[in-house]
Amino acid sequence: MPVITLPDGSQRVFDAPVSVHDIAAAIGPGLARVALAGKVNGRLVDTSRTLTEDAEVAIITERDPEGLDIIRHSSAHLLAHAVKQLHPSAQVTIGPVIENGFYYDFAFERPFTPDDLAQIQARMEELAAQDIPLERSVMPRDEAAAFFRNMGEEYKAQIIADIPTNEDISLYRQADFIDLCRGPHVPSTGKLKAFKLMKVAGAYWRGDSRNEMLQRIYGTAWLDQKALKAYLHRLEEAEKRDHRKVGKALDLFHVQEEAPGMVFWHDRGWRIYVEVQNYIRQLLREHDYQEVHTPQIVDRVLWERSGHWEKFRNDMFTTSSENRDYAVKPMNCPCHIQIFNQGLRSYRDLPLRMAEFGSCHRNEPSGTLHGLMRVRNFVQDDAHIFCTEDQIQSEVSAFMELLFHVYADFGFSEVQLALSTRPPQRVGSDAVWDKAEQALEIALNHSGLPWTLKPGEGAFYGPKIEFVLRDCLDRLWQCGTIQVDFSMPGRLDAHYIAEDGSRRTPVMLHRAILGSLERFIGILIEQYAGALPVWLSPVQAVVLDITDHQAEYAAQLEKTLMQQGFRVAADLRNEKIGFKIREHTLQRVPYLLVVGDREMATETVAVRTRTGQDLGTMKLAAFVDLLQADIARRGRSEP
RNA sequence: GCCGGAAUAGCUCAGUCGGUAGAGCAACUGAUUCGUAAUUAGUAGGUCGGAGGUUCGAAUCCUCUUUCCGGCACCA
Repeated sequence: MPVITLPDGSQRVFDAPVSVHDIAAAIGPGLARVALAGKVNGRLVDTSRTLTEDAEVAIITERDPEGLDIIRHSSAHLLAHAVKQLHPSAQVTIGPVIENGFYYDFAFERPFTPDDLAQIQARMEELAAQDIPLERSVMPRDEAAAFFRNMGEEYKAQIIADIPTNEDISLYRQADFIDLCRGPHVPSTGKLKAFKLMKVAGAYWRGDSRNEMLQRIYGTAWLDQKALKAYLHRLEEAEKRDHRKVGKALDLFHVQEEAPGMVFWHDRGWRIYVEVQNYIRQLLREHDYQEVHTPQIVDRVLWERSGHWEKFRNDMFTTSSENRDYAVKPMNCPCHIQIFNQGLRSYRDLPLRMAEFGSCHRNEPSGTLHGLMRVRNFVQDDAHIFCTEDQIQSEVSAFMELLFHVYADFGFSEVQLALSTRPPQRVGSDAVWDKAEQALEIALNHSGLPWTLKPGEGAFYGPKIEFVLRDCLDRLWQCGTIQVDFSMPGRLDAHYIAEDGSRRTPVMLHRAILGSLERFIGILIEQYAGALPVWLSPVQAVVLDITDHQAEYAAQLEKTLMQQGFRVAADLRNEKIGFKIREHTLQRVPYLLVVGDREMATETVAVRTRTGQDLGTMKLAAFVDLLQADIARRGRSEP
């Protein structure tokens, strides 16, 4: 006699075991029709699940966030079903839900082609139209392993071996297709109404590059065709923001075959770069950082002592001269320690904050290069803080405060934070790790923002916080970071004299706010779709004359503004004003100053924005005020 | 690095079955002096990423290679 408590607190009593579907039907036939799954005492189950005891039950429909995930999960099964029908020799492996969709990994003797994808999509649509019921069953693990092995599904047998022994092995069957799965799933394939296969890609079995490569088919799935179309449209729009496209259109930078992963910055792009760099440079001065500059190539022995040679030898560019081997520096820290080591340091010198915009080279694997986001030559807003263990906490907090100030100035509010803690293999005592991890955690909590824990993901030399931004296609890129390092100062003989006169090794904090300037600018370009805030715009205003008659006046305006430190240009070409406006608007110039005979006569400018807004006619001084206010606001919507 | 795809004029792209390489925009020359997102006429522009091969003949087919794109692994 199960008593079922519904989310609104009401109770229903059944005189026999009931299924989730029955409960939905008892509430209303409409609900039974749209039920995708049930939530029983907080656990998601199929609508076919029979309840024999009292329980709290919620019916999951497409209105619930879990509903869409279930649809996506079942879509992955539908994909596998279609693939197995069309290509019986393909082996199925795993098919999870991901953001916006799902994928399924197959082992197959030949690559899937775009044509295959179209066929598979068509078969999936047929199978969905047949509204095939999904049936769950439970099997003892040995029997299940043998069952899949008999079907030639070696991967499934391996997965079963990894399922904890106290868990049931559940199978889902839809017509002639049976898959191992925890579930839950939609009651029948007819619930899958809007899905599209997106792309094929290679993926290693179990995510390990030592294993064989499988073929992964990605798909997206939504509640209805409208949502699917909206998603595809969103993707198209996002592609237009791609920094590689925008960078070419706005003449910011290029890369070419002779220097893979290294950027040729053009005048317009370099203006952004310099502005960003100078902004950080000024801020670091205000926050009591030194700025230094160290050599580009350094003798291999230094990298051997720092430990980089052993671990990253293949990822470093090398050169040699006069019987000496050098490495092009992949990071600045060993050089900073060399500066720290000049002369005798006192505890009174700590914390000592040393910054450098050092150009670093890393021979990143060829497959990883990606526009400005992943390059082989980059500059970070890098700094190292030499401090005592007791100073870690306050330094990390101060750093995070500075970081959020900077991100706000650039207009970023959506930042993902993660704390990576001690890995199994590490240096330093547990007590010191405790202190460092705690310091980072306190600073994170102090920020008031959500963060995730990545246990065991820290570097061997210390824990770290990562600050991650998204690109226009929702890919994640680490920008800022702060890492505690207990190892390198000791390896490179850094010391200071403590209050009691003893020699001590300082702790080093590696930290960057923007991370690679290249990457950060790439993300900026996408964030603003090329229409950068005025303080970063390569060209902040263009003066346009309507006819040659105002050319001299226009050139004078350009000169005056330039002398006041603004980035301006004059367009005196013999073209119609509409043509010039179009060109500079497409170039995302924030302000267009149109001057004709009227403006020349009254010594004014007619101001138009890149969004097409007409700000009217004003004296140059008034425009300068407006421009200055805009620049001062940086990327913030409020001053 | 691994799996798959791509590379044609400065840019964006078309090019059928292997049969003399095309468009729009940009550039250049001229006309036009114009009031808020494209004035107009003409001219020029290419060893089809590179190397080899098949063929009477290759942008097109094959092999190798470089780079880029999408994933995967990696990211001090």
